[in-house]
Amino acid sequence: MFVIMVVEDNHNTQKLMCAVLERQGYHTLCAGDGREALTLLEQKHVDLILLDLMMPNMDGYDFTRLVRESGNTIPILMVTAREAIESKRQGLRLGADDYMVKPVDEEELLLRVAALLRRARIAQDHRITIGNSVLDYDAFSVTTEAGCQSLPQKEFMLLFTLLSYPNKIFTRRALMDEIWDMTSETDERTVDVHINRLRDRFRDVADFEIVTMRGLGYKAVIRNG
Amino acid sequence: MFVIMVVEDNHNTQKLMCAVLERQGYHTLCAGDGREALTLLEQKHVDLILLDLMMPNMDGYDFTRLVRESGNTIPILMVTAREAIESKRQGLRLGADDYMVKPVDEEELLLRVAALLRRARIAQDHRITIGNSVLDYDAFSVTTEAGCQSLPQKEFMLLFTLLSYPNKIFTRRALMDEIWDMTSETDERTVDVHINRLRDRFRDVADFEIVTMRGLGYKAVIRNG
DNA sequence: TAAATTTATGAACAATTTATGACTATGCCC
DNA sequence: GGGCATAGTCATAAATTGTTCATAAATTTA
Repeated sequence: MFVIMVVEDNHNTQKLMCAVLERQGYHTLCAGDGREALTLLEQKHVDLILLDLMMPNMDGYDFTRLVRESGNTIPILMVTAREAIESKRQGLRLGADDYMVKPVDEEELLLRVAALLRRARIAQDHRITIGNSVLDYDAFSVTTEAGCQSLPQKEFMLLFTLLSYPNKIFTRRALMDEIWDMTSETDERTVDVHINRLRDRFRDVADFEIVTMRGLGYKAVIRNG
Repeated sequence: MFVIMVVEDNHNTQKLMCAVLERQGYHTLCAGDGREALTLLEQKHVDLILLDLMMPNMDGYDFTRLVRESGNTIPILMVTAREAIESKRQGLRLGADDYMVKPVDEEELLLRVAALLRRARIAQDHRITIGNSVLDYDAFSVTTEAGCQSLPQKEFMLLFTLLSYPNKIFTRRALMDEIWDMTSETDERTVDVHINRLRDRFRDVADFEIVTMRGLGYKAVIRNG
C-alpha cells in the first residue's frame, strides 16, 4: 500500500490526520518539522507528502523547494490556514501539487490524496490505459484498436486531462487553466473546437467518449463492454 | 457517530443538554466558555456546536465570528433567553446556522440538530442519497434504479433544493429566490412546468415524490419501503 | 352544484449553449 | 518561398433548455 508522510508540528493535528489516513488503509510516517521530514525522506520509501505550511526549523516553502531542487517529483499536498490563502500561487509555483485550506475536511483530504496518487501513477509511467486504448504522454500518441496516431499538443493534452479523471466534469476555464495557461486570453470556445476534432478522430473507438455537460463543461466517460 | 460540542456556562443546563443528546446517540463534548470551546475545537473532531449566547470570557457572538473567520463552516446552533430574541438576526448574520429560544424543548432540539447535521453533510459532499437514488450536485445527475441521467440545471436545482429539506414546503417564490434570483422577473408558473417535467422524468422512481401543496407550493416527500 | 381559484399539461416560442465547417495566422521543414 | 500541420477565430447550424401561453383538470369556496 501507499506510504504517506505527514509533516505537521501540531501533535494533535498530526495524530488526527494519520488516523484518518490509516483508517483508509494508507501507511503513515510522521515528521514534526522540515528537517526531520528531509531525513525521513532519505531513509524510507514515501509515496506522498502531506505538508503543513507553518513549521518550526524549516517551513513548508523551504522544504518544498529543497525537495524539488533535489529532483524529487513526489506529490506534495500543502495545508495551511485560510489567512495564508494568498500564498497559494507561491506554494504551487514552488512545486506543491495541490493545496488545501485548514480546517481540513476529512473526506476532501482523502479525495485529494487519492487523486494525487492516481495522477502520480499516471505521471510515473506517462501512460493511461483504458480498455484497448493507450495514451502515451511521451509520444503524444493514442493507440486504439484502429491503430496508433499521434495528436497535436492541445488535442492530446485535452484528452489526457479529461481521461486522467474520468467522469469528472471540467469547465472550459479549468481546462484552459490546466492546458493553456492561467492567464490565457484565448476564447473558451476554442476548447469546443478541439473537443470536436477529438470526437472526429475517435468516433469509432469504443473505450471512451467525451460527453458535453451543457452549461457546465465536458467530461470523459469510460465505456464498459 | 456525530460529535456535538455543547458550549454553555450553566452547569445544570449543560448536563441536561448533554444527557438529551447522548440518549439520542450523539457523542458530546462540553465547554464552559468561548475560550475553552476554541481550544477544544482545535484538538478534537466536532460535527456541530450547540452554543449558548451568554457566557463569561467570550460570548457567543464573538465565538461565532472567530470560528467563521478561521474558515470553519461547522454548523452552529445558537441558544438564548427569550429576552434576547431581538438578536436573532444578528446571530444569524454572524454565521450561526440556526437559533433556538430558552427554555429549549427537547424534541425540537433534536429535530434541529438532525436537520443541521443533514444539511452539513449535503453541503460537504454535494450529494443527496435517498433509498436507491443519488443526486450528484457536481454532475447535475440523478442516479436511480433505472439508471443515471443528467438533468437540465433548473430541473436539477429544483429537485436538489426540495430534497435537501424533505417535507418542507417551498413556495414558488422561495424556490425562485433560491434557484433563479431574488430579482428574477420570470413567471412563478414556470416552476410548475419544471416540476411537471421532473415528475415525468421520475414517474417510476419509488424513492421520492414531489407533492403539490395547494395554495402554498411544493414539497418533496421520501417514500419508505 | 356552480363559480372561482389553483394547478397540470402539451405545445409553441424564445433564449442560450454547443457543434461544425470554413477561414486565417503562424511556424516549421524542406 | 511553398507545402504542411497546428492553433485560433468566426459565422452559422443544430440542439437543448427555459419560458410563456392556452386550455384541461382538480380543488376549494360560496
